Amino acid sequence: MTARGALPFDPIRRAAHLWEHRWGDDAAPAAMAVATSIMRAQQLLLAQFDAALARYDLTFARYEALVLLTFSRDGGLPMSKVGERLMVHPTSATHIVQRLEGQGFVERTPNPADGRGTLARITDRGRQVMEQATASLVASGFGLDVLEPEELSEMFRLLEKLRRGAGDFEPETAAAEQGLKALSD
Amino acid sequence: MTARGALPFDPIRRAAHLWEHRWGDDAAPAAMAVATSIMRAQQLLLAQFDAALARYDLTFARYEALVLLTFSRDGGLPMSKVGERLMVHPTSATHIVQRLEGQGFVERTPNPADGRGTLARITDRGRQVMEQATASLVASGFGLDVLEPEELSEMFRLLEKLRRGAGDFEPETAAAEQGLKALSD
DNA sequence: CCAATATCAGGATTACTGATATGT
DNA sequence: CACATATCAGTAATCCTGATATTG
Repeated sequence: MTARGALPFDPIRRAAHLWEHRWGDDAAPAAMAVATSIMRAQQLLLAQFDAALARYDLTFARYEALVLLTFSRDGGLPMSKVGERLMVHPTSATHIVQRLEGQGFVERTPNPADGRGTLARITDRGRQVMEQATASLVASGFGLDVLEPEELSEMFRLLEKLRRGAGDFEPETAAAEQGLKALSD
Repeated sequence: MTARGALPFDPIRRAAHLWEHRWGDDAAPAAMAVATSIMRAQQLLLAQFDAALARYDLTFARYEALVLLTFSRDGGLPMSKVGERLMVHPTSATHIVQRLEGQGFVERTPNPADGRGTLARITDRGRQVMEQATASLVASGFGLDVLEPEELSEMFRLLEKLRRGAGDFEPETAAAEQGLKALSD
């Protein structure tokens, strides 16, 4: 996909070593290593997802929009909510939905509840392609097959703590601390 | 920075719930939640880093290039190595280095060891701004202040396992399994 | 001549700012 | 009138595919 072949060592681990020599056994090298690892993991996963979704002419961003609309009441959502829930800029939401509309996966209609607004609604074709795309991603294990179920739980817990600390959402209850396993409750 | 205010709940946790209703208590919902969390964490961290680096007229991508060159022998590296180590496309490496060159943070000279190649070398001004930028990021805890040292270690271990599984690098020795703490050895 | 090393041209996606038309 | 809801125009960053000049 791009200019990398697998290196014979972990470049992030190597960089952390160099940082330790420079900043000592502080928390900084560990934080740097984790931050860089998250950047890199995202890059790897996104490339895998986009590759798996290419046969449906979808990007991961457009796929997420289809999933969002699928799970919405009546399959529709105001554009403002689309941007908010996808956590993208309003103009990006406009672009994504316009692209999906051009593909016939989404329709845009005036919002009957607000004359200013536009409602994005998933079409039957959109639902079909979303089902197929999801099956592909599920079959690929979302690129996380190497992790054990307990590791997935732990990873989710740590990432949720990180996101909450970064102001991604407000802690609603103590239940938010219970980890992914608590999802079944 | 963009269209998001903190939601009163974790949208990823909510989505995982919906997936469970649809796909059962499979591994798929957990994998989906982790994958989405990584995407979101990367987005949040990158926004924080770019905000912290804006006063130095740097993006995180250009900052990483400066760090890479700082840690290289003589502060210089062939363009091919820059792209490889930054894990970006060769044309992206060209663009990043050209931008840094325009800022006076990097010089480009012919590679004496290979007439085809170009050497990117960090300048004194580049080293200065890199030091200041690093101090800012370290002071911000890389956006990971909420995590305990043991949590950072665990997170690194899990992300490294993920990256290795995705073919990011080849396992060199069993030492790679030991987690971040082993960095000090 | 073939392969490697950049670089450039150009298209696609996303983020963001600022302006705008419409409606609450 | 102030505010909210899109949308559009335009800038910038990044990724990627070719094409190209130079050199090994």
